[in-house]
Amino acid sequence: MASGRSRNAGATRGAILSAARDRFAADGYERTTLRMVAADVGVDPAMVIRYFGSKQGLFTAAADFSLDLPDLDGVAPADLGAEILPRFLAVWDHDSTFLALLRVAMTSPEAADKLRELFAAQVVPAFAKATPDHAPERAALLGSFLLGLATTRYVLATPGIATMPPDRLAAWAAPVIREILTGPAPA
Amino acid sequence: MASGRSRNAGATRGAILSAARDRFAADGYERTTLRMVAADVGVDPAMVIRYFGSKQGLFTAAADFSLDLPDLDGVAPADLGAEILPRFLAVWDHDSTFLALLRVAMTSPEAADKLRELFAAQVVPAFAKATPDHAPERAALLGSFLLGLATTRYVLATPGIATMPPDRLAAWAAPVIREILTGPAPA
DNA sequence: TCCTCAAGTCACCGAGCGTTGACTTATCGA
DNA sequence: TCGATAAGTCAACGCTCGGTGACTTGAGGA
Repeated sequence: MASGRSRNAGATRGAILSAARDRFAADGYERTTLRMVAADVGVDPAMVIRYFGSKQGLFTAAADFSLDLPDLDGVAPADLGAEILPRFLAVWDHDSTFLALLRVAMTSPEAADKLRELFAAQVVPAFAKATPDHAPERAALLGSFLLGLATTRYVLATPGIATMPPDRLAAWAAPVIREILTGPAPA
Repeated sequence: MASGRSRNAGATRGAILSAARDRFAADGYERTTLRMVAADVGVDPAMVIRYFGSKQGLFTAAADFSLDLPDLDGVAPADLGAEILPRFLAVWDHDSTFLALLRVAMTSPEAADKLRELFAAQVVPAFAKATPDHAPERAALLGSFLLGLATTRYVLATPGIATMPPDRLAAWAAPVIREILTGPAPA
């Protein structure tokens, strides 16, 4: 992505942001250096500071996104797994933003805060609405399950999970999601 | 753990190792500094190098453990959740070694290798043996689910999962484990 | 055309890191 | 009691990082 000589502020800023997302997603916060990001774009490291103020500012900008959860109102709880999983996997496959946030959240309290807030404000309510008894435990458990899938597939690349084709993984995981959302509740 | 003046090599080495585990578990690899670990023990940073050679050597020693998975041969698959979960949660609550390895594996390829190897060599076979059809997908999915629980509860501290009492979390998660191990397999 | 101002470069600072080797001190067998 | 040896300290190194400020260069309107 060496824009190099184009001298267009917006394009350069965007290229830095994109390179930063990839680096943060691949290496985490500490191992990512401004020098590397700048080199990926073909630009002086000072440009990163110029546009984003600091390394923390760069990450904040890189991890700023809207979740755009699909509306689950009309879907029967039993079909939720089949509905959710293909989208979920496709997003993680094509956009490194989530992976960057997840990886960084493992070691950075600020990023963990952001992820927690995302969970509490958007994920849990959206899922809880889709359960018959609206038990928040189900939504939390589903979030935990999906996060486990993302971690083993995209961060750790555990062979059993990472090597499965998306549709096969979705087929195996769908009944689990149904169980989480509609299974029996403890006393 | 300030042994300070005791001048006992074995005890000092052990204290350093223990402090290192806590630091790696809490902060990850990069944010953990030898100076901090040494200060926790009340010792000069040079001692850490003296006993472990390098920071990488310290981590390798800190993350070296045997898994000691319980024998699941006599347990009916339907009861596996109730059998596994309390042990699982207790271990994570009282020993920071696993948390250290998990957190570091998120950003360090070497630690991720170790975790993958642990999964492939010990976790998956032990779980696969406990399923009726011995499908490796079930074991992988169970590993993914447990890892998701550990991540949301101990690393990210997601409110819905982290605040649940252990027995309540076990009660909610047990049927999910049963579904993973004994539920229908896709075509 | 040329002058202006934003876009981009460059050299450099201060700090903290892992690591080293020479030094000091407590311990313990002879 | 006393010296040998391991345990522990100390000061410093080389390096890389995030961040700063002065400089250079190119694009575009008058």
